Amino acid sequence: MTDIARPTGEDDAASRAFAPHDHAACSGDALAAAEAVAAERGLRLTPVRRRTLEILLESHRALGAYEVLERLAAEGFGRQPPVVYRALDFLVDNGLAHRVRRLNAFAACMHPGEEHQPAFLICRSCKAVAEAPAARVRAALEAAAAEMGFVVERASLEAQGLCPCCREAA
Amino acid sequence: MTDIARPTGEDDAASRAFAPHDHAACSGDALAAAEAVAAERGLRLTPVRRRTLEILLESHRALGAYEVLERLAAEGFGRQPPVVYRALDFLVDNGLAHRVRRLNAFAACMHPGEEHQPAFLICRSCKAVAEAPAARVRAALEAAAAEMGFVVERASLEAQGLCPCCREAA
DNA sequence: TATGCGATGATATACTGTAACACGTCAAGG
DNA sequence: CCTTGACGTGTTACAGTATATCATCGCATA
Repeated sequence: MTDIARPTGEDDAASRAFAPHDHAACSGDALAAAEAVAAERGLRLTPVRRRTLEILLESHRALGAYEVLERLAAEGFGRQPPVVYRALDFLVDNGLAHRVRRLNAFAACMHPGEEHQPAFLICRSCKAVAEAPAARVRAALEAAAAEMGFVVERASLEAQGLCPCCREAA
Repeated sequence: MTDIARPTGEDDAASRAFAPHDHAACSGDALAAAEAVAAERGLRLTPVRRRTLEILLESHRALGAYEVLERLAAEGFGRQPPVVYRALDFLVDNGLAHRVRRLNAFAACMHPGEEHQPAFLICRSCKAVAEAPAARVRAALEAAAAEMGFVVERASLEAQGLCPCCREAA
């Protein structure tokens, strides 16, 4: 069972989404990690796919598929929905992005490669989305499900609320 | 902190969705409870709203809005999307039904009135949806969020997997 | 009776997601 | 070399989900 209290470095990394930070480095790191993962697994991070990931990485928000599509179209890629859905599906399937169901939207994964199924924290004020380590939450959910004889295979854990910055501002 | 281990009666009630049971009584109870809640709070459980709830109560599945709409239309109510969305919004806002985001669908609440924010267990085989007590899951999520300075206001907790019946059958 | 509120009816439209087919590239194997 | 097949992309068309807006109606109350 992983821990909620984690090494400070990691913890800082996890909460960066909710604080001012060197975002060029932040998104650069994530992109590099994604490239490493792709290389390692023999995945083809083609131009559309890579650009889609970059677009998601530009902010810590979740973007609607059509929001991404507009950007892609403006840059000379196809203008049709399947273009972006295929790219997003690829990224999600390979753990390079996440789908946020509550928002019908997609967010870049900030820790590609590291096996994880995070919970999502969505700030209702600034719309930032962060991944929180969710091992314990999943364990609790599995326990509750087990009480009813149910076996959990996948779960979405999504919280909406106020991030530290916005809370302070209010 | 509420408990996962609950009085047996309640626990049976919670897991009924996943087992053969007297569904007429089951849905009747839920409808009666909903009516009690409405009366108590001065809510108007109008014909469309009531019928919408009854339709949801017919099964332990989550129904898409348009699935419900077809039924309503066939029974002489309006055939336009707003008809069903307004009814569903009313039910959800007042805790008489739940929205299952993972399915873009809606399910009747089996415990209206009892303050609760359940986790949903969705069987991928028989499509049944049950509510699981989620106090501990929420507590774990809030703890994980607090680590990052995030304050949770609402959360969706939805698990997909195999219910006891389908697991046995397999 | 006048007024206002909540519920409903109806039209139109926006947003989200997928099926299916055509085309191109590139690598593997004959 | 050239065929074949896998994969990625482009495109058309459509299916499914959700909302904005305006009009109407009934009913409670001032």
